[in-house]
Amino acid sequence: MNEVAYVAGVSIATVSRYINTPEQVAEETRLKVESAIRETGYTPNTLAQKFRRGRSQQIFVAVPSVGDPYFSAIMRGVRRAATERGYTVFIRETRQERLTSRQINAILNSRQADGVVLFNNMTFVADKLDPSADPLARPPAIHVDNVAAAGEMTDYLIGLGHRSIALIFSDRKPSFIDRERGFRRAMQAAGLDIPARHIVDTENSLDGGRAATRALLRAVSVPTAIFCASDELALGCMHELRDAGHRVPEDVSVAGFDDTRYAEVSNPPLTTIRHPAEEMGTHIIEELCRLLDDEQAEASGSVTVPHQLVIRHSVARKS
Amino acid sequence: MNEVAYVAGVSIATVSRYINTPEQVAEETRLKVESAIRETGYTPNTLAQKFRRGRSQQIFVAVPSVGDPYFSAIMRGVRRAATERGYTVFIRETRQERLTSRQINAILNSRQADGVVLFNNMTFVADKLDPSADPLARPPAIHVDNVAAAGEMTDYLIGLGHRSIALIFSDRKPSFIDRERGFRRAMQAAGLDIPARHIVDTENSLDGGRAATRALLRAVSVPTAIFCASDELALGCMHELRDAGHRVPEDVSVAGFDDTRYAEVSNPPLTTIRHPAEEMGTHIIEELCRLLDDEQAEASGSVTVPHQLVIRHSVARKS
DNA sequence: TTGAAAGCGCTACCAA
DNA sequence: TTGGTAGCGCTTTCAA
Repeated sequence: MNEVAYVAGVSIATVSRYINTPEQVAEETRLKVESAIRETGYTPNTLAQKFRRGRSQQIFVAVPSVGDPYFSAIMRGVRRAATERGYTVFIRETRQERLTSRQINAILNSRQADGVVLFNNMTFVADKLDPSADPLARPPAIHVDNVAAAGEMTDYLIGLGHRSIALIFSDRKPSFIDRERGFRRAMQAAGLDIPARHIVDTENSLDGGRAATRALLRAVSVPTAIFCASDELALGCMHELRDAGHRVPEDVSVAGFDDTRYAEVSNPPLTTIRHPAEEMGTHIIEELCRLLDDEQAEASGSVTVPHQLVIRHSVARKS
Repeated sequence: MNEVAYVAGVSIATVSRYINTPEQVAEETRLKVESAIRETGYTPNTLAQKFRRGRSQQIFVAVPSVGDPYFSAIMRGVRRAATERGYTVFIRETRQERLTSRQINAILNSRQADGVVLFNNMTFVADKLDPSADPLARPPAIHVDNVAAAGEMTDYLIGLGHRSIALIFSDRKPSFIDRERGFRRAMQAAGLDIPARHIVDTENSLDGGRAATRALLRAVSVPTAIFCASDELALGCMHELRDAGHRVPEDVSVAGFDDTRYAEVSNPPLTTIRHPAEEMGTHIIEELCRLLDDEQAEASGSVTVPHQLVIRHSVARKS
């Protein structure tokens, strides 16, 4: 930068101004600086900039599982929005463990990130450097109406004549707990009983879906439909069902949730709930950036995104 | 840090030493500093550290597609190894476009990252700040023997009696070009002709696989086996085949490559080539960190990881 | 083993 | 509109 200033015959202050607020430097000077930069091949040292500004321009994102296509979709939105706004994203895969607010504050205080997004349990946003506020206490900024959506799917299954419907989910995931609630509510509204063994808790993964299905199949009477709280679970479920000699959907119907990229291409194509994952990612980052960039921006209340039942071929009328 | 020094009754230099080289500070002093840090709740400002040290402790990773489960697997290894070594990873999804060495040098020079990994075209590693060297000119640090693996799969297909075998791949991906070479070589060795329309170039995605398959099905004679250069392509291919009323594997066999997480759970489970994607990610980061941390470390030659034919149910003997 | 002090590259304040 | 300059928080000589 010194060199640039020297070559352009101006002060380093002017070079800095050229970079940050070009409109504040005279046309003529601007041209001189411009060519000096080209001539010297100068690149600003972003480390110095960040240090000086006290902003890392980074956003920390915690996700339970990076491999999960649902999070891939969210993350694409996250990354796109962050990049647009000059932020860079760094991810931590949390698996089972949940981050404590201590850990999060450490990240914020040490300036590793200006803001945090947690897809851990729910969807949260936290602004930087507010040690008094517990970032974990913030309300989710965006979510889908999981109970309504799960209710719709359940109603659909019931409408097709199913009476014995099982649910596979994970009771450590708040969104799944809402889906369970939606399921129970719809079953109850239809006057249908749910035997305890028809609600099975498992890890949200392909293998989790398989294990849960295996448990379901051990009972004397197999349910005629299985509602899985995620497509991952549903894919695992269908696989296990086939291994055990059950045809989907002729013998048992399987429904998913999320409409990830494999839902359409699975065999049979999965009936599931679509919701705009990528948009959710984009939205939450935009929300966070608003908080980070405007000093006094207020967190807007949480917003609900629409969902939609997408009917494919893994669910059939009860035979 | 000033505060800590004050509370501990030492100089900030000592506090700094406590953090970086604790063995250089006397037992007694160490304890004083320790309790002062606890008392003040001090967290080092990583921005200042990075600035001062001139190292961002970040690694830039360019991948064509983040959603692709194959890259998810690699990225898990990458992230794990990077975290272990105190680096943070930031990702750019490149889609079709390829990064120029200008762009890469800009990232390195502006200190946005200390090192770069490109899964763009091949797998590269570049160390920081060597403006004279073109990072794009570096040899791949790690790869699987794509031509041998593709040859094995082709031989397997041929051994099952298939004579009319098509290949779906993408000619923009060097690893796929190697797979094509392996395929051609094996076919030739078996004295089998490959009609031009049986090699179809497409985008590496579910939809790419579908489109390519559609093209294949337009011909009067459909191949009895289709070798797809990736599991993604194979999944798309099987879906299209079914839509067109062909049974897999009874009517046509489909083989994949990569053994991603959906290969086992697809219907029918996919016969494919497994190679250790996560380990590849780990390895390349370790290699890069070696380069970054040891001043005079030399890039070790490229290493080849083993692969393995995994036989499931999407390929059958020619009927 | 410890402290004083220089300075990393930049931004932003104040004065001209 | 521009230049001089004081630091940002840390690491790292150099001396004590």
